[in-house]
Amino acid sequence: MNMKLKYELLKEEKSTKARLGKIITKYGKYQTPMFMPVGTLATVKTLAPEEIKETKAGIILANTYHLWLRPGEDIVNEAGGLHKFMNYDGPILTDSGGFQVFSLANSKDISEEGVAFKNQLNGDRLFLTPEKSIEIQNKLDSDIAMSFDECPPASASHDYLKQSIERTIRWAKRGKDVHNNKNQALFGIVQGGPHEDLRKYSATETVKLDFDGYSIGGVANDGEDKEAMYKAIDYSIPYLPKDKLRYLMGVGEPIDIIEGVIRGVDIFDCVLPTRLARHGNALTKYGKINIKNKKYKKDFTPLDSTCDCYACQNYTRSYIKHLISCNETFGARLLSIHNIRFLIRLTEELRQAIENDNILEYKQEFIKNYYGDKYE
RNA sequence: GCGGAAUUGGUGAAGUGGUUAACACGCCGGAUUGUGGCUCCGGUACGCGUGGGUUCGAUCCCCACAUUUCGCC
Repeated sequence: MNMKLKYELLKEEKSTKARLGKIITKYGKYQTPMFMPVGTLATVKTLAPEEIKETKAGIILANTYHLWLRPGEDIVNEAGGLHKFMNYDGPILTDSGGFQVFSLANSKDISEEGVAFKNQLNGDRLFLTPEKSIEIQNKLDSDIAMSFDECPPASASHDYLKQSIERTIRWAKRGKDVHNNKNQALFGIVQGGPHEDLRKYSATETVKLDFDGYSIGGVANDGEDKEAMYKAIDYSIPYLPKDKLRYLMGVGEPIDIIEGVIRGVDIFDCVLPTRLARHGNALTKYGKINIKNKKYKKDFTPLDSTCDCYACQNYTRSYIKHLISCNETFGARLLSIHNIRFLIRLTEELRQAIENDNILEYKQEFIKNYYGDKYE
């Protein structure tokens, strides 16, 4: 089937910028706001595709840079594309490798042409360009491709960020010019750190290039405080068209998803639920818990008694603590299922709150439960 | 019965006659926001088998005892 993903705005919440929307894909229709689990290496770590589906996830992520290194885009292409390769019949978004320009900072060199990396696996020298990133994503055959951007730390100087976003805009255009997968949407990325003028400039110029959707990047990557992150969103959103999907990259924590939705963001992705899971943490209505803590040794209740996930329906904290303590992967799998389902339920509730026009009340209620007295 | 060796935290162990007894594992906590890493960061023996002695000072030297272990009869 020949079909590029479409977005439809359904409703705006009365007192905030929160919006309810619909994404139509060849795999089905999904509502936004939505949380997208991350599956960097064509697998949401520890989960089978059936288990991903069971969390009610829609779009999932994979990563261009990592799949380029292993197994290589040609192999994925020969397998029939990412969906067939990993047996996932839902929408997939590929990140461009831009974030790796940031996260693999000690082994890279940025120039106008692109980014020279040192392959962390074998020391090979690699060169990724905007054109190459798009070409790889074309071959991976994801449903949404991301422009190749530089993702500088929020703490970088205004001067540096200015020249960085200008280059990122040139890179976005170069990528768009070679993009030729008719079934694949292509998104542009707004950068600019915490600065109002830079966000405005980046958003305006990126929108001029006319992408299928826009994302806000460079956020939550530098230990910057939450206010700086919320400002980055506030400074970007007004310049993005209402009829296109808005994606806040790499976020995040439950409270940040709520704040993002209130500010007009539609989709989010984050490694947090799966990483927390592997490290023995569970997100619950009453806050994050570390299942390794002694106090759960004889706790025969579910991770979160308000949760409908497979882990909470069938297993106790005591058992999951035992698994994590023994380093059994089934523990990480149960926690991953739970944490992903937790964030997806959060977005389900946010959609309902938008529908009911009471999202600010929902936020207060959430904070009261999640943080108790600890919220400043 | 005789002779030798050993005895340090929950475990495996380093170590020195003189400030806070190394390290690892475990245990107890914490971190984690477009995922290189079951990762990272803290805390965790007021005491070095027991009792004496030598010394200004002993976990480290000496003696006795206990326990463990090896060899011999």
